[in-house]
Amino acid sequence: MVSIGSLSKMSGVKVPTIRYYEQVGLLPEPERSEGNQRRYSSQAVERLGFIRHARDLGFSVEAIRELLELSDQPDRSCQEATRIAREQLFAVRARIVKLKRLESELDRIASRCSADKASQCYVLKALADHSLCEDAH
Amino acid sequence: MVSIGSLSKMSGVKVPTIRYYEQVGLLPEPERSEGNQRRYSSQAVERLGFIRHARDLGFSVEAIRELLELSDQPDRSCQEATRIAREQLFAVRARIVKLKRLESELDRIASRCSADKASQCYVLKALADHSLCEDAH
DNA sequence: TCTATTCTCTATAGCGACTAGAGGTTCAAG
DNA sequence: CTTGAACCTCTAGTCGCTATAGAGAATAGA
Repeated sequence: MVSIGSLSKMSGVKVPTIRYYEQVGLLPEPERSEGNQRRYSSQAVERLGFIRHARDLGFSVEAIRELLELSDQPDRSCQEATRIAREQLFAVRARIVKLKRLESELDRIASRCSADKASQCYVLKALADHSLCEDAH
Repeated sequence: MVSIGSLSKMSGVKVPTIRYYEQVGLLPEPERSEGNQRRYSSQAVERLGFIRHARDLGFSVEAIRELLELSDQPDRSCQEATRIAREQLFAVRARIVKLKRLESELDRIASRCSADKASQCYVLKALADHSLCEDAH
């Protein structure tokens, strides 16, 4: 049984974040020491590892809740899990597409300014005048 | 002089958002009608266009504040503006890199699961076991 | 002119996923 | 037994809006 601080070090998740995960129901309420401090079992360590990994992959807390529920019920179909993962994949792809458009526009704007003064600055002009924009978002 | 609703339609920025921009100091306090309603000049229309465009490009409100300050002082050097734009460019690139790593990892995880039951699901296994992860984040 | 509808006003609360702080208590090492 | 680090709860703040409520103002049609 480990303290919240040890769990934090083991998992790389900050102490207040662990308490937050408990609060929103991703982690069950742990046992307590006599002095009311949290004491975690190795199961809790694993569960937090799962959460951390999923967060790293960009899953929302809501999605993680579903995934955890599934992994708590080993007999259920895993189609749900695959669906959630695929949805996340598509969301990530969509964000990449959007960011790439931003990137090229920003690159164009930032690299094209050769003025000294703000009054001639291409960056500022481009922001002020939407028609200087390459593609319509 | 136009109302907040007209300004909203012209700019594509929602009415509460316009009031929010005023509240956080991106837009100056406009004149008021006799009945205390906001009335905007064409300058304000332009300024909101600038803000909208910058937000579309992902600049933070704080960055926009700086950019607006610069464009209010035409004699100042535009290096600042270029620096802000470049920072934003680099931030966008960093996010793209990170998302691409996520994408390939998610793709790998989601496409590799051929199990029926949650207990054998590769998605859930991969989330539970960090060592199944391709690259270390 | 009256009324109905639409617009606008302020103020407040909520979102997601934490993070920071205050003020007090417990634990473990020396 | 003392000390100080780690822990506790609770509240409020972050960002960039968005939503809601209840009230007053403006405008179009009859």
